[in-house]
Amino acid sequence: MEAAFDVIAHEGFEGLRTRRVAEKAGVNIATLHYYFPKKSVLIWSLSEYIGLQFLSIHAPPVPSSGKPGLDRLRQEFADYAFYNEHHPDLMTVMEELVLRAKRDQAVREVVDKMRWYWRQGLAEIARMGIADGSFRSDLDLNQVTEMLVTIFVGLGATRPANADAIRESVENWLVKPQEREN
Amino acid sequence: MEAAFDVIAHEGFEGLRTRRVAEKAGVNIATLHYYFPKKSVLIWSLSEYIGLQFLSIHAPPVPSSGKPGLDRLRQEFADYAFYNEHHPDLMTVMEELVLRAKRDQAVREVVDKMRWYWRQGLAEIARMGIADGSFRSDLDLNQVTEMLVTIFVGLGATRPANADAIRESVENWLVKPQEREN
Amino acid sequence: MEAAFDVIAHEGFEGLRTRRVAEKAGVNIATLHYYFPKKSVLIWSLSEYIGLQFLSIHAPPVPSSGKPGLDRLRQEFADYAFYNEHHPDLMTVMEELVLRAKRDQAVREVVDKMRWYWRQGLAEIARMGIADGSFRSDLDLNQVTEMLVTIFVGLGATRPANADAIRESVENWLVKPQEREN
Amino acid sequence: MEAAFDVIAHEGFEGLRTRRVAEKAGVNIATLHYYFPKKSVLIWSLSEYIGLQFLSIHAPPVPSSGKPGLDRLRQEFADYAFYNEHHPDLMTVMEELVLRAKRDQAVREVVDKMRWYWRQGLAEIARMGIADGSFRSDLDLNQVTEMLVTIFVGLGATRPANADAIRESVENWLVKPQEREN
DNA sequence: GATGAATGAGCATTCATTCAT
DNA sequence: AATGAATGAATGCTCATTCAT
Repeated sequence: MEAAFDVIAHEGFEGLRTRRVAEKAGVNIATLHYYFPKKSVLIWSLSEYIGLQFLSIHAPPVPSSGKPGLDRLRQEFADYAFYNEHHPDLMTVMEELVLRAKRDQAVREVVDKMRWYWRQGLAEIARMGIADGSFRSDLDLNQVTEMLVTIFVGLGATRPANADAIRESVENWLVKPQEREN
Repeated sequence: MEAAFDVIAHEGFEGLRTRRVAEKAGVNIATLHYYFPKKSVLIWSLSEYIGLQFLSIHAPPVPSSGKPGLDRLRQEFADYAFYNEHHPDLMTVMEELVLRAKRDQAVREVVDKMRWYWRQGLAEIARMGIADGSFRSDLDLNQVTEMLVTIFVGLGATRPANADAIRESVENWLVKPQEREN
Repeated sequence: MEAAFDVIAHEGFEGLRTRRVAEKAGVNIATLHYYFPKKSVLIWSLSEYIGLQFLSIHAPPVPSSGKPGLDRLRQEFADYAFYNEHHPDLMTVMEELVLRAKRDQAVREVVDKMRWYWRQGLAEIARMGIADGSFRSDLDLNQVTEMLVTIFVGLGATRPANADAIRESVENWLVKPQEREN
Repeated sequence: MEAAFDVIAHEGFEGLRTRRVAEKAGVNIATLHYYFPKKSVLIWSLSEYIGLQFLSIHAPPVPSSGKPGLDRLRQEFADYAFYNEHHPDLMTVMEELVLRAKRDQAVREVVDKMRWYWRQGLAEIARMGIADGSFRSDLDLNQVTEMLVTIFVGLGATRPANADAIRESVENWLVKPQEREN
């Protein structure tokens, strides 16, 4: 998995060769095919592996503001910055997977599952923020969720240096005026 | 160009074969190489072609609100919806190009140029909106531009049906309360 | 090696195709590339193979005249005649290699090594002939060696039928009058 | 012709491409094929052209010894040295032609014709040398001719620096003792 | 005479996959 | 569980040749 991950991070799916993966993993090409009978199986396995990566890797907890919704929003931004800084390859490979998902049913299923769980997390943030009073009460739940999804996806194309300014903009938009000093 | 475009839209760069492009274009493989001596030249040419597509394809003009900044913001959303509805392949190929740009210097130069012009356009929207009084006057120009960039990139991952909700959210955030009824 | 040898003997390097070699060897083209990753490796290997051929193939020993120098000179002519009669392809391929050596560094190194050993052999003949009294004592060692090199190379362009007349001329020139009756 | 000559001199027949010749000659590839409908015609024409080169290029006349046979022998060596020093490409291309003649009937005919004329010249030298008393009278005409052919062919493989030593050896062998001081 | 455009056939090389051991 | 050897089917690219203009 790690070998395949590295190859895709640096060469893309376009440059993914089973021989290269086997070589990086230090095994014979036939051994690789013993565990992954088809290249497609290797790719599918990798997409599952990437999903686990996102579940297990997180930024250190952000300091609590006392409002769980706001905290989780900030944690989400912190995670994003953490991935970008310490695991840039993870982001690259994820982008490759998303693109491949358009043409690869097996990958699409895994990616859709990842998206669904991630979207649930963002919806939960919106719900909590509105419930605990850290977000403005005039906001529509679905609209906020959709906006958060859009912004986090879009963050991939902004320079990392700007991510914090985006967070600020989002907080300015979402958070009640009296909560902003936290 | 059209043949290469189609192949990449449906198979990705991963599935781009010169033979397939020649076949789709109805010419001999040698003829293809007569015009594009190397596959890399074909890809570079395609990236230029995509740039021209984005320059020449636009949604019908949105009804004017009297405020140029707000109008251009809405036109941008309209364009985006137009691409998604009538030219989904253009979006897909653009995503492929962006990913490829990471590893392909020639493509990167073209993509960066496209990004730069596009970003200038969004910056111009922010500037006009603040200048003509349609946007809130307490907004920071760079922060707004960055936010717009992020949101438009992120739109690619939202279901098209939600694009209008996003537009509304953005307008709620950017536009002065007294302008919102337009 | 034998397949490549045959192809070059009949078609020259100009007509050397990896597919043809694989076909003659009765293996798949991919198998050929498994053992010779590049055509240039195949050619280099062949040049080493040719060198070994010349080391292992010789005419039956000539009857001894009692003078080792004269004997080895005659053996050299006999070998030459033997190559021409029983291994004409070996001569042809060697000529191809010599010509190719002009433009191919790897082949040049092998050919130069072969030439060096062969020249050493001719120098040894000259040395022995003068030392054992079969050759005229007024001869210059280097001059004789150079002349022998020239003649043996030139033999390739004479009709084989004349090779023996050349040998006679050379002996008339090199050998002491009183030794000629042997 | 000059363009083709240059290409073969530097790349061999193996590297002869009609496009390259056309480019060097400053004409379109189709124009080249207008004059030389087939590559084989170009090669055949080149072989004729090479023949003419050898007929028209010669070293400056050597100082006369008074003996025409000896003079012509020396002229032959001088020509050889002249080709090697001032027209090395001519020698290279000739070697290429000789090798190709083995497999190319049309080229073989031209090369054989050249060889025949050249051999006649060497036979004439032998005849004149014996007739005018500069060569030893005990020599057999055919044997001398054959030997001269062999030596001149072999000269191609000796370092040019040694050519003069070879000439000396040949004169020592051919020329009457009392004529040697000239 | 000259040429831009086109092409059939081919070329070295690659790659996922298989299989006997 | 592992691997060396083998292969069918490509893949990007080349080249001599043709032909309408």
